[in-house]
Amino acid sequence: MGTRLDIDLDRSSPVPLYFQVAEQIAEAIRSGGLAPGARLDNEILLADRLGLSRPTIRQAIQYLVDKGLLVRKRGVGTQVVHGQVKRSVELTSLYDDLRRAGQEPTTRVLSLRPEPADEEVAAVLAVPSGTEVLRLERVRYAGGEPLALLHNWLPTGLGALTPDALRERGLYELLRAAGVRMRVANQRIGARAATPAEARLLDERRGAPLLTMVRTTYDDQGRAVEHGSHVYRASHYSLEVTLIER
Amino acid sequence: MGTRLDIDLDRSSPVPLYFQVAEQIAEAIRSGGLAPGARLDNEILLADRLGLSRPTIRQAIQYLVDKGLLVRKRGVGTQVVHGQVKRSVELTSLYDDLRRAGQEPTTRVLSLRPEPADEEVAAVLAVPSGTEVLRLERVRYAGGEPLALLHNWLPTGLGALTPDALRERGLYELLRAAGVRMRVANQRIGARAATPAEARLLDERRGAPLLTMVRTTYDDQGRAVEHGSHVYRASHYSLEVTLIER
DNA sequence: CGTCAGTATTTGTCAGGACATTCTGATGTC
DNA sequence: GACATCAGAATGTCCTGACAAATACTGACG
Repeated sequence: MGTRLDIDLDRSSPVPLYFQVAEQIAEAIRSGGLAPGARLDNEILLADRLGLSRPTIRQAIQYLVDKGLLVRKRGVGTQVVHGQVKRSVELTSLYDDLRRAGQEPTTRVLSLRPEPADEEVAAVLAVPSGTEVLRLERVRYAGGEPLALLHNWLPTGLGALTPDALRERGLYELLRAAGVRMRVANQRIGARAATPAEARLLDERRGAPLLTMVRTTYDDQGRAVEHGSHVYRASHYSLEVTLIER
Repeated sequence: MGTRLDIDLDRSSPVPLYFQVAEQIAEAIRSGGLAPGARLDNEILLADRLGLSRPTIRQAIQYLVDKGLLVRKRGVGTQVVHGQVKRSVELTSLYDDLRRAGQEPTTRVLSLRPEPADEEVAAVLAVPSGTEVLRLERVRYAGGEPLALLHNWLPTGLGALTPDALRERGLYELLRAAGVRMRVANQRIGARAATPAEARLLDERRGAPLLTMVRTTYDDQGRAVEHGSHVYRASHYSLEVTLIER
């Protein structure tokens, strides 16, 4: 049964050992070296072969179980899941998604300026009503066609967001680069008909169905770092979510 | 700083100790005994006070961090998150959601019978094309108004699903009661205009925006146990998703 | 030949210890 | 007074060891 798993460990690397193991198992699954349904060697044997302890191996496997790549069963063993999990639960941005799909997204920045927060925005960002917040409005294109109308509010002082930077990269990418560590996001997804203004910007007919998403993202500390209200052309885009129950 | 956390442990219980600890911390957070931003005692002190080892305490805390209730920071400590996380990532069904919101959902079963699977359904359920699968069509009401049109396909032999049972309870609930352990679900969420037939069933105008969801759910073993294609009245319902990044 | 009990295998839980890394705050120096 | 340095505190990683519980297999018995 010993599917030859060649795992190289670098003990001098700052990357934790359990993570090195997890990454290489995940890579073997992605590349097909470990087929769906294949059984992994048992934990003790794996630990022994790699010169690691069982808790370290367990941590690596647990990480992959949480991501939905592996399934464990007491008394049986650990297997690669059958159903192909496309993408794990991630804090994903439209820009990243499009780039991964090879779509070459472009962005037009409609406006980017500080504004006093209204009641609703102040409430979700947990700042006093009337505080200046950065208001951002963009149109996202893919393959030359308009895809979404993006509306964001951010607390001030989160690093330098310039129109130039926003044309070249996604908002999440810029925030991460500025040292913001996003951890939790609440999304509400709905649908409605396009207003005339939206229809014009998105090259749709008036009343065309749009996918709407309202999202608030929190960092490490639970502080709100971004609030967005986006609309997508339903004819050109859909959202994908993978849920994993512990 | 020692917020008095009264944690009772029952070592004779089959419930794991780390889980007992996690549950009681979570309860303290829910009840307000632990306010957002409050710092937990450090792991070593906690372990000492409860007579447990540090790994056990860590496992309990890790469980709550994964659920988005706590935040850890090296060199600092463990805190209760500020942003109120409404609901963790769960395999949730429309029926459960409505009941939790106190809406008293009702269901009308339009059809429930075995049918040969077409290409697409056979592919997602991973059965040979033409195999008999259970096809289920329902209308879900809340507060007397139609809310969604639900369309499901299930492999045969998953327990007795009867129209009567489906009128009284949600599909997920019935599957769980039949011993099905669902673990991973892939959802694709989109929007489109209502067809005349859909508009009639849902009491909407033709062309009204609908929220669409196509979902495949997998069990423990990675076997597909349910495939659904649902449409919701966008004017009456929206989906909520919470994402947590590890 | 079928059923039941026992046994081996494998993951789940828990203990206790050691060192590394990171963040905060205080101390000291220029 | 501002900046750099250092010590303390907390979590992160990793180790060894042990027993419990669930599952699958095997052999004996009816």
